[in-house]
Amino acid sequence: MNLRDLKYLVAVADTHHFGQAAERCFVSQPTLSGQIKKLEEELGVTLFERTSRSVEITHLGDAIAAQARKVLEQADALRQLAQSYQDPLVGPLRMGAIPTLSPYLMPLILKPLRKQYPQIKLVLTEELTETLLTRLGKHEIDAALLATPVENPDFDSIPLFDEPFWLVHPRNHPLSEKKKVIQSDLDGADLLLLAEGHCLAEQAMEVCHLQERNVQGDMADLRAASLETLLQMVAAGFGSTLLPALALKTASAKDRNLVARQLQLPDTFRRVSLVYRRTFPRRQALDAFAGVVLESLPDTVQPLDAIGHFS
Amino acid sequence: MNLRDLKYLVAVADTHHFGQAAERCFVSQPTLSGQIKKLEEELGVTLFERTSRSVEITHLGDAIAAQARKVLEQADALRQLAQSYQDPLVGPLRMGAIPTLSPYLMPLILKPLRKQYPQIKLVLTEELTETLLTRLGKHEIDAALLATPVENPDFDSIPLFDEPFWLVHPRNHPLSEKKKVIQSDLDGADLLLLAEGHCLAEQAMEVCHLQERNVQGDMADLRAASLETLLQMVAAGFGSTLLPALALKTASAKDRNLVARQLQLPDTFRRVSLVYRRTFPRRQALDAFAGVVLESLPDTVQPLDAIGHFS
DNA sequence: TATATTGATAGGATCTACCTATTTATCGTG
DNA sequence: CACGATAAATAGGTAGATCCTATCAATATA
Repeated sequence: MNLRDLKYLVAVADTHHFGQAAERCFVSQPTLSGQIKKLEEELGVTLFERTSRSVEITHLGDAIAAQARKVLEQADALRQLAQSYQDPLVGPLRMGAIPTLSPYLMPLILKPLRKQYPQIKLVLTEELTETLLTRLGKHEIDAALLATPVENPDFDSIPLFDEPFWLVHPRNHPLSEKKKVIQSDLDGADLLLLAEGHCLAEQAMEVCHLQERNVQGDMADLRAASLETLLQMVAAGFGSTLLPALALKTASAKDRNLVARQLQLPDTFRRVSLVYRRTFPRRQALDAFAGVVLESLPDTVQPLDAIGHFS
Repeated sequence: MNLRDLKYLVAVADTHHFGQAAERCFVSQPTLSGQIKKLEEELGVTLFERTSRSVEITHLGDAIAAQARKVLEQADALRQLAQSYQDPLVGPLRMGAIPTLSPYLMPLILKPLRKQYPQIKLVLTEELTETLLTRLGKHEIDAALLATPVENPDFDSIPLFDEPFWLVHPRNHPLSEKKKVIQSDLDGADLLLLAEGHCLAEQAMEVCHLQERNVQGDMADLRAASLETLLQMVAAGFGSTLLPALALKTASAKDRNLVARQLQLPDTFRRVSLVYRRTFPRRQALDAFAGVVLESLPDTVQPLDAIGHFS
């Protein structure tokens, strides 16, 4: 049995005429006659009563033609489904982002994205880097916004921008008086960190030349679950912290007791990129997304030239 | 697109493994890979994300596989529909019968038919010969029980039995005294007839050597719509009538004022046969039906040897 | 009786699905 | 790190399916 055969069957059932049915199916009459005959043999039933002059469908043939229409309808629905997704931009794009980025980046891009690519439907999740990578590998998400380099050879990434770190401390903090902060000011400073698993925590330690052991004891208990918590701790005078640039605007506006300054030291930024499986077939959707991100960034971050990714 | 391709698609979607899917479809792995690839090209979408080591279905592929299952389900339903009707006996048999036969024959055969061929579902209609032949030609019914020979070359018939005519008159009628009725007793007798269109009316006129003009006037007004009415008219003393054998039993039991006797004259019977389109594909069902009729007849009628019809 | 219409049949060309054999890439394992 | 095992893709060739044109047989119509 064959979808084509069913089309032939329905055509004859509709027209009661092999010649016209053949014309409707863009085949010759003998071809159609032959296929109908084969179909009858395969099903083991007689679908039409033929005289040399006319065709009449049998009671059973009528029932089977009705069923054939259902099959063809479902097949058409399948084709339409495929059709509607032929544009790689169409359809859900399941995007993950780390918690230190998502709340500050997403508000910037959602509107421009919807305006430029209304057909892209973002499905957002917010998780730690490791979880995102696992889920990416399991095809549970299509791409992830991360601030760490990709190791897995199954993955590739589109670099988006470099996001500087800012130093945030209370207004009455010792560093408040200094015009410029240098590396030695940071070494072993009273830095408050995010909970383990946040890449930002590790990057902050790196910038400040901290070792894991330095944050044992009191400091360990103080590690925060979110940037918001962290800032409240800073404002309460428990110490200082590093904040990525995009998170800053919200932060300083919130609490006037905070002082924030961009660190002008080497490697005091993180590189944000869009990570995806090499095999992901809708690369254009990712390129579109990346393009919108680049166009929507404030000048507190350095967009990276993404040429070569828009082929 | 092709039902086979959809089977392949579902198999890969189920197994996530081209080799196993191929095995399940009884084809080689390259064959299946090739067909899937063709399907993807035809639909213009990517259904699977392949690495050289594994296969994962895309979001869209999942949706399309689900739709493909629907198509295959409907196709299976079609096959099952055909399967269940492969036995020509199965399914409705739309049978027409003339009014002077149907009420007397059907009660005799319905039970034996159901016992011997429970799979045959009779759909009965009762109409005049001409109407039945028209409907037979329009495929509205599958066969007709008639008492007249077939003229239409599109039709053929299975002779079933010869049904003698009986003469019925009131007990006090002149003919009541005669031991045996001869032809001259009938010529121009006070015969009551069925309404026009009933073959029995014409046959009665023939037997009794009546011409149409003889039944003008009073007699014409008295033509009855049914055998039951006719008998009541006879019982009421309006005249005599001819009754087919099968109708007799019911009739004489009903009214003791009636005298009935079989006519032993030439051509005083009608031949009942099962008429059908030559092209009707379920001949076996008709043969089965005819067989049951022959086995269920009372000995007041002469069954006809139907040998040659049970090939 | 001649002509047109309709479906079936015959014969041959083309296309397609299929197979086996091989290649490429990757994952474990000794 | 080399080796075999595994999985999918590719190449090349074959058998069968599908399609076409041409024709036939039957029948309705003029």
